[in-house]
Amino acid sequence: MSTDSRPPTDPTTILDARFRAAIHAVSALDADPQIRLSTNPNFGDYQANAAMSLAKETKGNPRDLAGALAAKVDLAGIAETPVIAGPGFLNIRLERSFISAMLQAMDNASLGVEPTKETHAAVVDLCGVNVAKQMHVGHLRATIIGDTIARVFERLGRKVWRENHLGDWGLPIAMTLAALRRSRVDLDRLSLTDLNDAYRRAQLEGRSDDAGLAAARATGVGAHRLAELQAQAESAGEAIQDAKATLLRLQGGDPEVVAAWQKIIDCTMREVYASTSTLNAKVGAEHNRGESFFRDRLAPVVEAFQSAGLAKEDQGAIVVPFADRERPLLIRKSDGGFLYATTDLAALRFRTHDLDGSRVIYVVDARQRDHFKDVFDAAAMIGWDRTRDGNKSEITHLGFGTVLGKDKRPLKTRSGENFTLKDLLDEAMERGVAEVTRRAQDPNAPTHGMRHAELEWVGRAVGIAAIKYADLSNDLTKDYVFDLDRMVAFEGDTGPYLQYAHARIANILAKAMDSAAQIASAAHAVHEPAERALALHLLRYPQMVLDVARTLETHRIGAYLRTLAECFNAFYQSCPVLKSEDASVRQSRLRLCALARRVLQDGLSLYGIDAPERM
RNA sequence: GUCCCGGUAGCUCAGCUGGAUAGAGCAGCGGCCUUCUAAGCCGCAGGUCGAUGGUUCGAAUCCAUCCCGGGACGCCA
Repeated sequence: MSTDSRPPTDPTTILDARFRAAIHAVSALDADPQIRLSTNPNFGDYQANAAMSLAKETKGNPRDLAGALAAKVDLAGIAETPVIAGPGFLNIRLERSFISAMLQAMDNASLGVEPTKETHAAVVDLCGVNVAKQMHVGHLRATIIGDTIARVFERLGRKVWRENHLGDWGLPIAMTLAALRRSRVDLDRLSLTDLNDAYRRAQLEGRSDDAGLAAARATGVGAHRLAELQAQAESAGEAIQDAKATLLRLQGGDPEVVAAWQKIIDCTMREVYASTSTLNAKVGAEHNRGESFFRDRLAPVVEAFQSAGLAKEDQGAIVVPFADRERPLLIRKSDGGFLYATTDLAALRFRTHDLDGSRVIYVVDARQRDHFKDVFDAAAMIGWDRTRDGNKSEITHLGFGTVLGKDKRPLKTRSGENFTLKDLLDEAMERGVAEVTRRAQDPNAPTHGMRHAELEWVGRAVGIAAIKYADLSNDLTKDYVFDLDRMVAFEGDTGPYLQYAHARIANILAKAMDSAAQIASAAHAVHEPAERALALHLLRYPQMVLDVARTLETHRIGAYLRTLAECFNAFYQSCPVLKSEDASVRQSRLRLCALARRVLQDGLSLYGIDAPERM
């Protein structure tokens, strides 16, 4: 894959090339030199680990081989002669001039991140809200993880489609519509809470308890209870009939029903956009492509599978069987209706073919793993896993874990409801504003005397950063414990810690009073260990972005930024900038600060986290 | 029953896809603000990496078998 072109400003790239050449010269093999960061700064900056595995292949002595490589490798102007250690490690210490040169090369508009050559699009399925339902913590993940993945691809210069696959079609929506029409509420004055209640009422009404009825008969409960259950089943039947009739009118384009349908979508989406805007996630109306969009593409999906001989009838339904597993994929019900698998197949073909996506990513709850495996395999069988020009697409279900409460159970309110996303965000922002306001009381605080509106903006940014960082900086596939108290402690490994480091840098740069041009004209130089550590870490930024694009592991961004903030804070502690005695030291440190600030801000922007100048 | 995903410090989590003495953050203990923001920095303490075998120079990482927890399994999405 071409995504693995290495950043020219990363020392690893140069070391890899030089050692590869040395290996070839010594053994005539083209092998991975296994350049890694040093595990211990006392050993050096990098290490080459290839000698051991290479010696195994050639049945040679690893230390002898390491010695031969050290003698052969050309590191003039790059690093000192590598030192052999242990069973055959080669420890590498870069020359200061080389680090400065790499910094200089990286310190450009793109921060060393080179635009990708891939011209096909990346498609990210994110957010995934259902019409008439409030967003809850699960949507938090689907939204911000998807947004971050999209931002990473955009950062690499790729065409990105954010696809909000709304649940806006089918019987559940019709049931809600029917229930609302029966209760004659004014759809123009509908709040999302009303709508959500109607949705749940409709679900309850529609739940025909046939199983319960049968069980009741079998166990011989009293006549009264039996009659009650029967009545419930009958009214459920009526509600279903009403819903089915409404669905028919909706599908038939009945203007009145369609207008009502549009209104409940608008009502739902108003709050969705409010939340995505609060979250600083780029999800808007232009990204909507819901189930209704694919309604005319469902029958052709089934037909395509049938005519390709990939589908068969089973108990009246149409299924796609797989060679390697028992469970088939159901694509048409015995009553002729379609299922979400049918819609997903239509959407997948749309994404690879119509949107020309060579990378299609579904940011959806991990519990749907089996479902997506089936859909992806079925799509591959019929050849829908290809772009318009026939390129094979990489299709991934990025399944995220469940958000848990402190009791390690899925996060619920005391009454057993899902937490609404809005409440969660409101509370986080409230805590952020309270904290920022409290600190601004201190006359020595940089935020002292700041305008109220600005203080609020900073506080909200802090609260949102806390939530987003806590989510995105963990391994996505695992469940995680949502503990607001810990998140808004704003100490240690948190979003605000990163913002704080950024504000400190911004403060130095503001107090320096040097123009950007003045700073940019200074020479990069690294002398102190803290400067060196910071510089080396900055050079890793472009590779980190590539790694995230490849693995979709958003927590790499968080880990990188946390280390960056740590490096900077250590530098801040031991290396005075404005108070340094030497003018050229002041200038080079100022330049290092400016670069660190831009990388930190750029990295935070991949998470969609704002970086205030003061806090 | 079949399949999938987890198990690392008291708690919450990393561990760069096989490398050197397993790392952070909270919580605990001890230092550092007349000096660029203490939302910070420095240090101490804390571990049979679920268990047992195996693969090899080398395993938290790969393989096998168990134990524990969670999840998914045809006409909902």
